Amino acid sequence: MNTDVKEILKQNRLSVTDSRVKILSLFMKKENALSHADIEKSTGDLFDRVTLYRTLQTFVENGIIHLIPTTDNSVKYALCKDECAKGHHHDDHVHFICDACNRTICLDAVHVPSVKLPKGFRTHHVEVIISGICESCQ
Amino acid sequence: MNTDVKEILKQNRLSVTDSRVKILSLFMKKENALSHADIEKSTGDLFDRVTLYRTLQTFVENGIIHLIPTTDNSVKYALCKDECAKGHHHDDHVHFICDACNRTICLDAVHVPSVKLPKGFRTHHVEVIISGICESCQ
DNA sequence: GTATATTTGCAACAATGATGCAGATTATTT
DNA sequence: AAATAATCTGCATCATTGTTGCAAATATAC
Repeated sequence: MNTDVKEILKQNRLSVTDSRVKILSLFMKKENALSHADIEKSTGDLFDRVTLYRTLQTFVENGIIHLIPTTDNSVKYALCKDECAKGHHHDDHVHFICDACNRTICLDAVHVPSVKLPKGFRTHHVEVIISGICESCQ
Repeated sequence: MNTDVKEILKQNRLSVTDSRVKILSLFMKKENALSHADIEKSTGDLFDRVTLYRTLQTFVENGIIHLIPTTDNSVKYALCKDECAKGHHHDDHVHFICDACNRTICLDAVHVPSVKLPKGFRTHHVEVIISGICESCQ
């Protein structure tokens, strides 16, 4: 399990350090998206706040995790599927935020629909965020 | 023009104050979404930072403006169309963020597509954010 | 194992957001 | 139109969140 994590880091030419292994493992374990605060809670004082910021930044830059926009001045991070890991990013799935448990879930099976824009607009990326009640909170 | 603004405030049973009129006018003038920082820049020292926070909060609560999620730890606010103003919220249109000029635009004409979720998920709200190049930046 | 490159932690700082409360402004009542 | 009641604003203060420079620690390359 930790070997997987280390492999991912190496594939991205990143030094294998305690903090990176720990943080990436966290994402592997939980299959829902995590906010900065979520991770900070889980890791406690294991490493500095700054390290977490920089680690997340590094992971995003390398396409290991991707950002999910929110309306509450926070950002959620989620693991990218294998296809992204190669550096090219296509997390074209829908994100679901549960109003009850507040989890953010990647619905990998649900692809984003294509949307026709008015003349003159060129689409680069489509992000779909659905809020509602998730399966476990019904 | 200012009368429109005052009418909206009255319709929502809000006191008509200088700051509210000014801020709401700003939204009427620009037809794209504004961040807290954008507004602060426009208004200068006209009123306190705190007043701006509280005003935006009040507007959101009353359905005068709505939130647009972003990936940069900020939130954008945009005017709601007439239908929302009554208190019931249905800003079911697509939001577009231009990678070039960085404007956030409400594409009122483009309705969000319906998305089928896996069993057990109940949809409450669908938010679609498309990034790319806007008409003026081609 | 040593040298080089990278990463971490600390300190300090900047920016952002929240709250209590007194004074000012707006709405309401007569 | 004046007095009262209700609401809003600004200030001070604080909490949280994010950033940067630099020396020490750790990881990689040789």
